[in-house]
Amino acid sequence: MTAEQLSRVIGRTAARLGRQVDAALATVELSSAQYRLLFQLADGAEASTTLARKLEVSAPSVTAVVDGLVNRGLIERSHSALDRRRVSLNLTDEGRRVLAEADASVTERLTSIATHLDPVRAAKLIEDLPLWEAAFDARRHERLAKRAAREIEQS
Amino acid sequence: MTAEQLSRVIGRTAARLGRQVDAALATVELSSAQYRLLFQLADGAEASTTLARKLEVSAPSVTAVVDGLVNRGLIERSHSALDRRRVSLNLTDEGRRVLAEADASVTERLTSIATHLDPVRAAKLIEDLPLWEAAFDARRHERLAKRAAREIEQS
DNA sequence: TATTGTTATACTCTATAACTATA
DNA sequence: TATAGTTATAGAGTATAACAATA
Repeated sequence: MTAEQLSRVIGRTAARLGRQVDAALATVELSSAQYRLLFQLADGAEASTTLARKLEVSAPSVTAVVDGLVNRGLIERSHSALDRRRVSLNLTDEGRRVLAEADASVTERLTSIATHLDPVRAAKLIEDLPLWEAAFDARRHERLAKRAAREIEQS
Repeated sequence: MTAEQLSRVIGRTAARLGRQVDAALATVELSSAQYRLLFQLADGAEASTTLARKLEVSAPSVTAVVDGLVNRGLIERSHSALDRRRVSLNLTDEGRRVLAEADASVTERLTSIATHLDPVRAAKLIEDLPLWEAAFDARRHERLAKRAAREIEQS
């Protein structure tokens, strides 16, 4: 495949994958923004600003998505005692349950698509996807390092 | 990686990729729904119903997205002479130009993320993504075959 | 009657700008 | 003054239900 062909297919494939995620999540009545916020919280409580940076969306977007999840009882909002401006966000048990359902639904749909290829290539598709996660993490660490460097420079 | 861990990471990774696509497309002022519709039309004109099936969205969703793209001059709507209920949708030259920009923007962003890994794994990530396209196509062909079988059965 | 596409309606995500509360 | 978060507002995507036009 030429570089030009590759350039066309990469974005399009990722966009189609994104639609499949949305469709799979619809079966558990979750939007992809809600799903991303839930799994970001799964590793522990976070502040709203931190979430906005990790999810790469604006602060008001986080507020809107959080509103919806709080209304459904999937997360809890509480104010930090030390700095009362800060909001702490936590998954509820129900939130954890729905998150697990969402994970299963998306995985089921994507593996079902992959298995239309031969078993070897299907396994490759599924097993290689987590590599992206490693790339995301590497990128985030680089950003954190740059952020820290900036702050030291300013002080 | 255990099957359970894999089940968690697959959906989450795909969801994060989807957000990156949206962010990349924002730089060319396109939504992912508009992008998907544009590249689906790139291979030739289509009817609205056909598009809805291929994009796996409802008919009113197609109407809404088409409205936006027609307003921006990226596609043209015309009525079929043979069956006047049918609408034919076509890319304009401007639509083709914007689509190329969009492809480039998404590819640039995804490759930039991938290159946070070592070169070997980065290349693997990028080069394997098109395999999903093959899986999507295989799935669509199976659906078309089932559709045809149903219609024969009914007639 | 069946099909194609649109309109009506409602909910969510997204962003920027302006605001409140706290530090 | 600076920061954390929300409110106000506007534009877009999604769906279901109801409708119009055509076959």
